Amino acid sequence: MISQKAKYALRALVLLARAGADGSAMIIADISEQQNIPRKFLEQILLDLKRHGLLESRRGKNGGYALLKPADMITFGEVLRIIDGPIAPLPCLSKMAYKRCADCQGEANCEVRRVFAGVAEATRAVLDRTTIADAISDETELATEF
Amino acid sequence: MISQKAKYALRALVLLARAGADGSAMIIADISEQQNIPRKFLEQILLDLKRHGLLESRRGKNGGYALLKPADMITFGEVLRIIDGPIAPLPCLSKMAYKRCADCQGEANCEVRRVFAGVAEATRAVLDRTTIADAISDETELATEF
DNA sequence: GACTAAATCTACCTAATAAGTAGAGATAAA
DNA sequence: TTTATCTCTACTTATTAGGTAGATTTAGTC
Repeated sequence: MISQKAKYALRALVLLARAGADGSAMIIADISEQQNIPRKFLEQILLDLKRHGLLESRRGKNGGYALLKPADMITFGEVLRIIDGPIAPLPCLSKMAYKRCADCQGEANCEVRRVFAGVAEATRAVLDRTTIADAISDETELATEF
Repeated sequence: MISQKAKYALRALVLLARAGADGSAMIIADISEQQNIPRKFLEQILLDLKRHGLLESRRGKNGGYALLKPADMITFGEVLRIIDGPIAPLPCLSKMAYKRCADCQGEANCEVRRVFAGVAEATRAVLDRTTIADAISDETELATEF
């Protein structure tokens, strides 16, 4: 299960992508209200996305958030990794945070690892190839991609 | 990430499948030792798997655990659902525990849901088709299945 | 019938994480 | 200088992960 936080992040990005091909910014309060996301929680999320280079912001009057990275360059995988951390189903299958299982006796022989490697590959195939732009484009497209 | 508990469950099942095509039982202590799983924790796990019909047990001398369900009928997905609960990445995509997102405004239009539906399908394709028997069979088989 | 080897049951513990809340501070425009 | 906005830091509260502990039941053996 992905976290509520990640869901919020993705929804906010989708909204900003819809609003902002033209670079127009949205303020936190409006995003929060339109998407029903707790405002102070959303602040932290957007800040985090900004620090990772997905968003830009301006303070004060006429301020707000807008996409910095183009919507077709932001993958779902990237967002999930920022907000939730590694996507891989096992630490020993993570690219961003590889960690050997404490009690592992030889990864090459690990049946569990072998099976989940397939899962990891399958999920990456979707998450690292699907962008925010894909998500808001023609609805039928996604279903037929593979 | 799957839980440590689920990893333990799968490793124990793999071990029992290896040991027990002939119906021979293994005692908790031995499984615990061979797989480096905390003993008391493993007890709970095996009990749970038994209650769900995957294992059978006998108490007292010459007791132990053995597979009740054949190894080629136990999928990784089944085990994960028993130990960790729903596999789906979103509650609104779970078959075993469907739950509408509190703030959802129309699932059909939800971009996030649409993308993760693809993820769910991809992971189910692996987890619900791969059995314990597959996991211990010829190593090259899994990689080339799809 | 006592002893011993197992599984079973129930309760508890501790640290980390999820999902927020609170409030003061910085900055930009009018 | 006032107001609208983002920014920073700290706190809270409930749940879950990953176990431990100990008493109890059951089945075979001496």
